[in-house]
Amino acid sequence: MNPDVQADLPSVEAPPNEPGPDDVWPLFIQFVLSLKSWWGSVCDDLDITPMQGHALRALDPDRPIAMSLLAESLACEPSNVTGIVDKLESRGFIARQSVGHDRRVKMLVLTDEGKATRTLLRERMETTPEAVAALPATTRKQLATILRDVLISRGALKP
Amino acid sequence: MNPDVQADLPSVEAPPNEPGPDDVWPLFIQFVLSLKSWWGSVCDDLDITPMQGHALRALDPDRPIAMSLLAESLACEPSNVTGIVDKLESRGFIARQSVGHDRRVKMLVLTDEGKATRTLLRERMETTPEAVAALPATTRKQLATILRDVLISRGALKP
DNA sequence: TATTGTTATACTCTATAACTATA
DNA sequence: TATAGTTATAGAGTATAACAATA
Repeated sequence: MNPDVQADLPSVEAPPNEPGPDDVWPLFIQFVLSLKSWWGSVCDDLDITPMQGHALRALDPDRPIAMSLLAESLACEPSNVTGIVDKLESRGFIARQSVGHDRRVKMLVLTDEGKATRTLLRERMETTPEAVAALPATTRKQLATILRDVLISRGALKP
Repeated sequence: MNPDVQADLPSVEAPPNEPGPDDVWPLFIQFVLSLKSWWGSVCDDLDITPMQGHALRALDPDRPIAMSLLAESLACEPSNVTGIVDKLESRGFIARQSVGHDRRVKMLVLTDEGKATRTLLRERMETTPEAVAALPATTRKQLATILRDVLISRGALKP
């Protein structure tokens, strides 16, 4: 990844079109772009790729989940998950397990090392953007409500 | 891109770890992931790749901008911008122009066709997420203020 | 027949490094 | 020497299609 970015949020030039006072959607888009570099640098520190990081983050430390569910969480095709899981498995972070009732399904479990790395990742992920953490609790709560409503209303999050 | 996703926001399985009531940052991360598929499908409709779409969006219809500035807007290395611009140029969407005072710099201008496609893109980009558009104007304004403050506070947006 | 995961393939995205042409 | 953009390269991310094993 780009090593020049700040550890918490990358410095991105403002786009040519300054957003208007109520132009909230373009702000979201730009926010997403700025997060791309940030996430890359967070994962870089743990020597994993961005998608490996997302997988590690999405896995449940207490409960195995199926490959197909991970594919949905990562919003990509199952064929790609195979490669991502392969690499995490070769690093010793996760393991594939079979379940008795359906031998087609492979469940993914985090190893102890995987859990430790996942904890590091989530710590950095949650503590890094000071600008968000510094928001007043009420504002953060408002923001969470809005984001959750948006995700739920489109079926991207279960109520 | 994945053709199964909805036109406005993809249906993504909730992650194994349900976010808490004030767990705003994980919500942002998930939001980013859900936008990835959405942006891909928006660009698919216009027969451009996601990064070509971002470039088209970042370009100024009224004013040429330098390659280097586009690289910053896209949060990627200048070497990659060459290829992205090449493709947009071969599609007839943009053109490289030289400026007199420094012949190393190449300025990017949108062609009429590029402007038209950019307009289509921005229309879909802005109108698509009904969940955001449906928010009360005051809430949208609050949200815009929060996002802008976060971006500005980290130098990702000029005040 | 349908589904889960894999393999094979082609393309896009990405950073690094070496290069050119300017300054 | 330094900078703007290009080329070359290697690796990561992505969707599609064909496949094996299982249901």
